[in-house]
Amino acid sequence: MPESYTIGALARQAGVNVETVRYYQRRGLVGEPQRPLGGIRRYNQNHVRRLRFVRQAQALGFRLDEVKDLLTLEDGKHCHEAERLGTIKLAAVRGRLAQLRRIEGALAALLDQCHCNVGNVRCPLIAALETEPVVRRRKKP
Amino acid sequence: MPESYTIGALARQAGVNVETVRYYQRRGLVGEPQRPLGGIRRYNQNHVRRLRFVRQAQALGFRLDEVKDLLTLEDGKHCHEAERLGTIKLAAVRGRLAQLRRIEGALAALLDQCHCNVGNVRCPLIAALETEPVVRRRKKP
DNA sequence: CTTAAGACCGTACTCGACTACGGAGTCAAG
DNA sequence: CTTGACTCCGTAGTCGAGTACGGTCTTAAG
Repeated sequence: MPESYTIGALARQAGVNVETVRYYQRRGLVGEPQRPLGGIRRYNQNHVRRLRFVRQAQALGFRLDEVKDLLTLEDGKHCHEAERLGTIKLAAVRGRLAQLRRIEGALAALLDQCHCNVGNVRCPLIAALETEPVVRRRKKP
Repeated sequence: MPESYTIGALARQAGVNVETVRYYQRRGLVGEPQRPLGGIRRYNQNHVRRLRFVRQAQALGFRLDEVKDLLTLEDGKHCHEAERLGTIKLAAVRGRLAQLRRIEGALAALLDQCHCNVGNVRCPLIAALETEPVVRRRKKP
């Protein structure tokens, strides 16, 4: 298990594209180690972890700038700010959870009913979603 | 309660932008009523519901082409296909739910611990996310 | 020492989902 | 019957998140 990766190896380890790594570096989501005067940069396990973190957070619906915010929680410091940020995110996560549960229920119910009874069933999924509009998450909270 | 909206009124009712309505029409997500030879189109409550549906589904992470698929469930017909589609979506929804619950737990725990103990706590949120990379949802399932 | 794989870097392109723009047409109030 | 708000429509621009390209430079294997 090498503790030193080139950018290509790093990308493979984290399951992303080299270009994506470079993109994240530009966005300040992963740090780039000093390169030895015209040489090639070397990355370590922390970089791998960081990349995975970004992808996971992102898969949950956090945008890259939010992920960046999340990352400021990493050190033990900035406790107040971290807490504030975390609280906001938690509320957002719970909101998404609630919505997802609603749709899960509706979808499950539909599949149950729909089980090939060829009647004119009013689709509960549709019904569940035809409620008041939800404020769309837009820009930083 | 007027049963006949212009596109502007429709957009206001559904909480979206007029341009967005037109965009959805182009994408075939909401139907456009016939317009009386050079006149102005009139929309009804069904259109409002449809728009809200799109926004809700979208807020849950469905892309517009998926929303379109979802909408084919609306009539009682295509029962087999609808079921297939619904099953896939349900699995996806449950996957997202599971992930979200994980992060909810981690985030809540973090906030609990972090409650301004100024020590060097290792952030559980970060830890939770530094796991194996997740296959990213890409294109239609 | 040569050579090929891969790093480096900047710029440009793509894709999904809008959002803006501009000119022509419609319509209801005054 | 004019005026101003709004519709219609096509095309273009924006934004987030990458992905591709192409030329130069490093470096390890042969």
